[in-house]
Parts: sequence; C-alpha cells; structure tokens
Amino acid sequence: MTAPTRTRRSPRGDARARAMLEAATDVFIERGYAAASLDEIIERSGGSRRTLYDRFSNKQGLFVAVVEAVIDDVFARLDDHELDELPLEEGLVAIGTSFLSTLLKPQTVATFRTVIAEIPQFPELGRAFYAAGPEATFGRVEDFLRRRAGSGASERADLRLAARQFIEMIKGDLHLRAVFCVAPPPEPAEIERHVRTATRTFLRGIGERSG
Amino acid sequence: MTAPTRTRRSPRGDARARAMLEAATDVFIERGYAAASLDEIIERSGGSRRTLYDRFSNKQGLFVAVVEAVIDDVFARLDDHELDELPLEEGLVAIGTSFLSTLLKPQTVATFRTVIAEIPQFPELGRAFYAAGPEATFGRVEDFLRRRAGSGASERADLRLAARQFIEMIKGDLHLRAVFCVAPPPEPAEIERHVRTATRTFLRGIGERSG
DNA sequence: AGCTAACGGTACCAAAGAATACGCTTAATG
DNA sequence: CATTAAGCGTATTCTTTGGTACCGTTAGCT
Repeated sequence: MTAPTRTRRSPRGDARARAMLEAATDVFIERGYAAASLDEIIERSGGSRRTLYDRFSNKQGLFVAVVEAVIDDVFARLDDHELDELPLEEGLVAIGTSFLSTLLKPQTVATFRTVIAEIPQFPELGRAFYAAGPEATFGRVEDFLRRRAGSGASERADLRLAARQFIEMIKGDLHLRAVFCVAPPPEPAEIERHVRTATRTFLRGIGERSG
Repeated sequence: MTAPTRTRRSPRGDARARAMLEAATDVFIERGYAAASLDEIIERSGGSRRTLYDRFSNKQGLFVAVVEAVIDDVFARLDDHELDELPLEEGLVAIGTSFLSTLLKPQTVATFRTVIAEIPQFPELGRAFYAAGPEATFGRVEDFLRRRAGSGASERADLRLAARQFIEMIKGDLHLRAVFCVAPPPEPAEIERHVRTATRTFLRGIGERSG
C-alpha cells in the first residue's frame, strides 16, 4: 500500500481528538459551519491538521461528530427525578423546569442555531437532532402523563398531543426570544414561575383540576 | 471626481435590482448566507456584478435588503379579517389558521432558518425579525383579546401572556417539525383541525367557555 | 437625435481556507 | 530498548469567492 491508512489509535491521539472535538464545538457554535475555520480549531485544540483529518476525515465529518456529541450531552440531562412520587402538578413543574432550564442555556441555544443553519446542507442531522431533542422530550412527558392517566378527567385524551401542547406552552416565547437574542436568559426563579403558570393553564386546558 | 458614484437610477436598473433581490432571496434561502455565491445570484437574475454593487454595496447589504423585504412581505399578510364580527372561538381560529398557514409555508420556514443562522453575524437583524414577526403577532392577538375582554371570565387575565400562550399552542410542534424537515407541510384541512383543537384547549385554559 | 450616465459582461485581483504532502518527533508496544 | 506507526507542524496546492476595473453597449432625458 502506498497510502498508510492510520487506523491504529493511541491514548495520546484519543485525547487530542477529544480536544479537537471540544474546540470544534466552540468554533462551530461561535461562527457557524461555513465561517468556521479548521485552522482556528487546530489552533485552539493543539495538534495537527493531519491528525484532524485522520480522525474525522474532513470538515463535514468533524461537524457531524460535533453535533452527535452535543445531542448525547445536552439532551441526556433531563433525567427522571422522583417524578412519580410528586403530585401531578408538581411533577409537571419539575419536568418543565428542568427542560426549560436546559433549553435556555446559552450553549443549547447556540447549538440549536447552528444545527438549524446547516439543515439545507445536512438534513439528516436536523432529523436526528429533532428526534433526540424535542421528540424524546415529548415522549418523556407523554410517558409521565400515561402513568398518571386514570387519576383525572383526561384519561382518554390524546396524551401525545397533550404532551406536545404542554412542552410548547412551557417554552412559550422564551426560547424564541433566546434564539433571536431579544432578551437575556431569565433567572431560575423566573423560569419556575413561568413554568408553574403555564402548567396550571395546561391542566385546566386538558380538564384536570389544578387547585 | 475620479470615481463616478452612480446615484442616478433608471427604470431598467430598478427592475434589475428587483430581480436581483428575488434571486438573492432564493439563493440565500437555499444555501445560507456564507455558502451563497454572488455569481449564482447574478446568473439567476441576469445583470452584472457592477449593478449589484451599485445597488446593494456588498454582500452584506444585499442580505440585509433581502431580509427586510421578506419581513415586509411575509408577516404583513395576517390582515384583520372580519374578526370582530365572529364569535370568540371562531375569531381565534381564523387568526390562528392564517398565522399557522403562513408560518408553515416553505419560504417562511427557509427564511426563518437563514435569519437564525446569521444571528451571530447580524444580531440586529435577528431582533428586527423577532419584532416584525412573533412580537407583532402576539400584539395582534392581544389586541383582539382585549377587544373581547369583558365578555367572559378572562377579563382580568394577563392578555399579553395569554396571547403568547395561544400562539405557542397554535404552533405546537408543527413549526419545529417544518424547520427540522421532519414532516412534509400539513394540508390546510389538517391545519384548521389542529388550530381548532388548540383553540379549545386554550379557551378552557384561560377559563373561557368554548361550547 | 444626441449626449450622458447607468448597465452589462468579462477579466482580474487578493484573500481565505479546505485539503494534501512530507519529513521529523514522539510515544506505545513487545 | 528497539521498532514502528501515530502524531506534529509547516509548506504547498488548488479552489472558491468577494470585490474591483475596464470598456463596449444601451437606455433615458432634453
């Protein structure tokens, strides 16, 4: 073979690849895909161009790796608390607060922007992001509601739809405002207040008692 | 003067500038700002590079002009119907259907993506887009609700908040799914059905009778 | 009709940056 | 400790593209 393929990995190289991934995450988020320069990424991470290409093939491969890592990292945090021990309203408030706090974090917002920006070039990535983010969150809320079904008038309602409506009400326009840089990120207390108000409206809307 | 400033306009030039603006709209939407090539825009619109620079100064100026035109064009369509002659629920359904139909149009979705993509580079544009789009829509709904205040239990509610919640519920996840290319745009009938369901939930949520 | 300035189109320039080549250095493995 | 492949880093190539210049052509005003 005239071209050494460089498949063997070393601990040093692994560490370098991680550093490159982190630096790439920052740069892609700050500049967007097209405006991000590999030189800047390498400058921040250390290492060499050659290593980057050995590990990630090319710019596109690096970007895909970045988004996959962010998906794993950001959306995995909405773990189940002791939800099932809480009253319905409190459980929903807990879910909503956790979700909204994560959603409004600057890094999440920036990633959201970057992924959306590149959907024309990487439609698969967009679908993956939606499935791992919003879709998974809807599913989690739906599961929660299903475990509570039978305790109220909403038992036969379309729980999937209800879950979506709940999440969208929780988001309100806060997410949009964050994405469009209209307002600074709200305080945690404001988030919780917002979530509680929306949760009560939601519960009344689906015919559940909130008081 | 050694540099002719080319300020005088001609009908031909105006027509050409419009064609350039249209072509630029398409190309920016398809490729995003950074990946859009002025050569491609000129190829589609006809005309010359010189004319483009005379009219729009540079790439950034062209982009700003495009977004301003889209803002004027897209969000102006939510005209008042004979809203005030309709029952509350029907009025909200009319507003919601008009809003959602426009929001889900492929061109609107694509513009939304492009603007979001360029927010790090053009934050002012993001704020302008938000003000002209979502913010204006919230205001329109709020005004409608205010004109109806006193006719139901919601008179003392926070109408601004209610308007936001209404719009967000109408959007549901449909907008997100469109932005992320998850699903094809829904049929008009499906849109109206969705809007009606969400409207009823909303009205129950704010304590208004829907039947 | 003719004069003038805008328009058209091609060629050109310069900068940026993605991707590759290559020789040296370092660390992982036995 | 030796060997060997992986990693480093610079230089280089090649392409794309934003922006400018030039000049022939055309349209618009008087």
